[in-house]
Amino acid sequence: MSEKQQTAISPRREEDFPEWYQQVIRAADLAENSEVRGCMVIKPWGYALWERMQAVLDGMFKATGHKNAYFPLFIPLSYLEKEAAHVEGFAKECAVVTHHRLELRDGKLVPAGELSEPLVVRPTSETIIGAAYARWVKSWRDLPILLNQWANVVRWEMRPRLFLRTAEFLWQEGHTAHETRAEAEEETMKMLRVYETFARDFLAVPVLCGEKSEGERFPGAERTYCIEAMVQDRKAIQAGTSHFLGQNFSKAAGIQFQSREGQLEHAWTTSWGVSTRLIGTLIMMHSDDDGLVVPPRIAATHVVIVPITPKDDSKAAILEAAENLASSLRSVAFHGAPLGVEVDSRDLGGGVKNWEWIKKGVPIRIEIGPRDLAQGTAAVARRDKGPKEKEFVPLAEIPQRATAMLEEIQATLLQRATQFRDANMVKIDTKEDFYKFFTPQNAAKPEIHGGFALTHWNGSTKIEEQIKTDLKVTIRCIPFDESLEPGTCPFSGEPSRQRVVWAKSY
RNA sequence: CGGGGCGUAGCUUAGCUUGGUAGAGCGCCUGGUUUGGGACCAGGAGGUCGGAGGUUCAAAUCCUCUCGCCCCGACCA
Repeated sequence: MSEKQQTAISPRREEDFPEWYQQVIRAADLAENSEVRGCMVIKPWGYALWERMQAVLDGMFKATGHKNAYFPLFIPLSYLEKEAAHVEGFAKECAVVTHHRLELRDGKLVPAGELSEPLVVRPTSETIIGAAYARWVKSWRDLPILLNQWANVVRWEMRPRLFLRTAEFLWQEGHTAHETRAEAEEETMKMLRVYETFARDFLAVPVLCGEKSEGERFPGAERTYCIEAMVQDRKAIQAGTSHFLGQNFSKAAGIQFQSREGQLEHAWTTSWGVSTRLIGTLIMMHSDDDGLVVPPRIAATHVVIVPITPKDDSKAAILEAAENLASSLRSVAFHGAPLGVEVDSRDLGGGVKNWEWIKKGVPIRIEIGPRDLAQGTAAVARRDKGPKEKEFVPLAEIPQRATAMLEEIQATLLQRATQFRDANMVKIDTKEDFYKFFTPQNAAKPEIHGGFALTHWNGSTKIEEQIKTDLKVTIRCIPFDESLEPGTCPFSGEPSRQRVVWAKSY
C-alpha cells in the first residue's frame, strides 16, 4: 500500500457516524445484512458478545430468583386484541402467519391451507405468557411467578439498522406475577438495577436510570423504567427497560387468585428486557476510528498472541513460546473464569494480523518476535491505547499482570464514557437555550448535536410532542432522586418538581 | 408508508450525458521474496453491470415497473 490510511475505519466518527458504525461492524466481522429485509446474520465474533451477555445476565437473573422457560413463537391473533394499549402499540409492526402449507402451482410454491385464526409472530410475549399464568395461578400460594425466556422476537420495522433496529432480534424477556402491587413494583425496580449494574460493570456503559414519560411508555404498562446511555454521537439509546404492568395484563388474560382473605384478585405483573441492541450500544459507546473496542469483562477473547516469524530458523521456537504463553494465560482466572486466549499463527505479515485484531477490539494484543524471544519479553499492546503504544514485558510477568491490565482497560473505558456523557449533559433553563442546544452546529451533519439536556418540565405531554415535532428531541427519562429540585418549566412557565433528560434518540 | 440519494467482482469504484456487449485499486488463489507496523514481484480466479419487461441490428448505458441499501420524516428494544 503506497499511502497508509490514518485510521483503520473510514469514514471516521466525526465525518459520518452512521457510516462509521456500519464499517466498524464489517471490519470487526460482527454481522451482516441478510437477504431478508431487516434481518441480520450475526457472525461468530458478534454472537460471542451476545453469548457473554447471556451468560452474565442469566447468572444475575438466577441470583435474583428467576428461572428460565420457553413460550411459543406464534401468538393467536385474538390474544393480542385483549389489551387495548398493547394492540395500538404493536399492531403496526406484526408479522402474521396465515397459512400452514405450500402447494406447487405452475412451478411456483404458493401458500395454501389457510389457518382458521391467523397467528402473530411474537413482537413480545405478555399476552401468551399471561394466558399461561392464568392457567397456573389459582391461589396466592402460587405467587410470585418469576420467569424469564431467551428468545427471538419480530417487529416489522420500517428502518432497520444492524443490531439497533432489526425486524427480528434476540432478547430476553422476564415476566413475573405477584400478589401485591408493592411486590411487583419492587420487582420492576430490582430488575432495572440489575440492568444498570450489568451495563456499568460489564459493558462499561454508564446509564441514567429513570422513568419514561407517558408518551414513551410501553404499550399496556402502568409505568416504564429504563436505563438510558449516551453514545459517541451524543444521541441517547435505551439500553434496557423494566415495566410495571399493574393489573392491565392480568385483567386482560384473567390471571386471578384467591387471596389470603379469600377474595378473588388479579395478579400484579411486570416485564423487563434487554436485546441484541446492547451490542449496538456497546459498539457506539467504545469503538474508535480503528474499529471495535470490547470491554474485557464482556470479551470472549481477552488476549490475542501474534507470533512474528520473520525467519524460518526461529519460527518453531517463537510459535512454541507463543503457545506456552497462551497456556499460562489460560490458567489465569479473570472474574472467576479462565482468560480467553487466541494464538494467531496464520502465515501472514505481522502488520496485517495486528490490524485485524485491533479492528476486532481484543483488549490485549501480545506480539512475540525473535528479538523478544532472545530477551525473554513480549510486546504488549492495549486496545484502549494507541495502536503503536507497546510495552515490552518479561514473558514470565505477563500472566500475573494480565488481569490488572484488563481491569485497567475496563476502568478506563467506563471512565471515558462517563466523562464524555457528563461533558455533554447540561442543565438548561430557557426555551431559547434549549432550542439552540439541539440545533445542529453543522446542517450537513445533523446527527451531531448537543447531547443531553436537563430541564424542568411541567409534566405536559403536549409540550413533549411539540418539542418532538420541532427538534426530534424527546424526554429520554425522568431520572430518579438526584434531579429532585423545584423549579420552573421553561416551556410553559409552570412550576416543576424536577428536571428531566431530553435528547435525540436511537 | 412519504421525501431524497444510490445499486457495476468480496470491498471501493470507472464507464452511462453522446448505446457497439466491462476496466481499475484493494481483497482472494498460486509461486517466490518478505515479515516488530496494514510489504513486494510474477502469474491467476472472480461480473447474467440488483431483478423483470420494453425500445433497438445492438442496452451497464435509453424507457417502464420492481427489489434492496443509505439518509431524512413517522415508529420502535
